Amino acid sequence: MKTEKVDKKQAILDAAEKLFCETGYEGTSTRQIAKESGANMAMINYYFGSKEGVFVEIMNERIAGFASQLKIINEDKISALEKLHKVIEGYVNRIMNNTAFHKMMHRELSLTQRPEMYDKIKDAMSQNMQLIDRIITGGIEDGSFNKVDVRMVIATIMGTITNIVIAPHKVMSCSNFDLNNPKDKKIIKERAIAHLQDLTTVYLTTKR
Amino acid sequence: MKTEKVDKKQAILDAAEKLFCETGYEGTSTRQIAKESGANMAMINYYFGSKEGVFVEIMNERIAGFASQLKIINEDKISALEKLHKVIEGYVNRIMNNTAFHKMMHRELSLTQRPEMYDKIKDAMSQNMQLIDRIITGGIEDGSFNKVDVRMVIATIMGTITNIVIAPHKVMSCSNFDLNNPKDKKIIKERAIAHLQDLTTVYLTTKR
DNA sequence: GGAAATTAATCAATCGTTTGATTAATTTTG
DNA sequence: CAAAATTAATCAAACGATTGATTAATTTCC
Repeated sequence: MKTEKVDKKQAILDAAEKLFCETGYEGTSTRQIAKESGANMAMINYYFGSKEGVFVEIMNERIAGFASQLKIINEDKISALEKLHKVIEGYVNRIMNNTAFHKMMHRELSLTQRPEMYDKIKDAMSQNMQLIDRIITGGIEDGSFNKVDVRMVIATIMGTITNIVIAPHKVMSCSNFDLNNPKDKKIIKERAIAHLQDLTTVYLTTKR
Repeated sequence: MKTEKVDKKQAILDAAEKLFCETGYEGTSTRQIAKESGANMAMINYYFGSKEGVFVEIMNERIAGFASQLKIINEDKISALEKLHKVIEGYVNRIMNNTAFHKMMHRELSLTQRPEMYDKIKDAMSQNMQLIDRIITGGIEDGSFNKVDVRMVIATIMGTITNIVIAPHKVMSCSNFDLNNPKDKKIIKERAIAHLQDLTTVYLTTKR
């Protein structure tokens, strides 16, 4: 059959990412990956060397795409508050459009058994964190922001988004609700952005 | 020998909780649990029926202790803001004093493979969430709080704490820093409480 | 034809669980 | 009280199944 010219290598990556997200790294077997991707088991080691090789490849792929998005914002000639609002919008969109992967990343961050992966995720996150840090610190220095605990504010911004992704039932009490449903996701996304922008505006710029 | 009268059953629970927190449920073998607890492997099934039985027992134990702490607060004759501040203080303390378990709980929440456990955690969290919901809603109704997206504010409070626990490096940039170190933990706890209390005060009560 | 891709079959290791036997403690019985 | 019966706790060994990985043979493609 000549009709199906699919890239087995990519099929393995896609299947593995899906399974790792759903059932975790240890909870996913190479046989499951093979079956889900339609590839032979040996193909996994043929292309990636090992199960962990697949995992590392997935993480590297994603993290690479992570880095090159938000940097431009900080160079715009706009106020610190506008920068922060843009970052929030971009951050919420990116995470909410990749909820499964974001869950997996946080799961990996809470484990101590793959230190190299932990450090890799930590470093990737640190870039975003430092960007936000510079924006808020800049705002404080030019007097447009109140003096606040910058790192805690960052934890609040990132934590809020993560919390919505991992425990969406906290936000939407209605039971028939699905973050995978595009319509539901759009609603949550807009609410999250509106909330975080409002919160930061009030907290950072209210004179007191 | 009468000196060492250790409860093997409890020893298994303790060892299992430690290992589950460190390396995850799938990442922990029954042989590890047996070795760590000093019990024979068969004891695990003898007392708990299965590996999952151990896990369920741990979660039930913890969640039971979870529920019965914060309820009293809402009955105090104090303002909504004071109630909220008390809840924040209690919540931060409880989570920061059980960081390993809290990590494990969130990890479990991000997996789809043990639905009963997911529901159990969700329900346990919902109790706390509803308490905070009532406090904030009450404050809005009596005019002392601004009209806000209540569920999003809750996500912010809980998300901030979780974020600090799972990714403490975001808060403390210094590398030689450990949440297990009581002195460091105390500092972080106080910063987290101060930040969240300040944040909620400004956001909920600033006239605008 | 030969390199790359793919396959079925197989490997040792480890998984969670079960077994049958043994010891220690408790209860029952005469 | 003491012998007998019962129960609970513990153990080493083994179970079948599954794990990630590898082999050697075959097919595909340029």
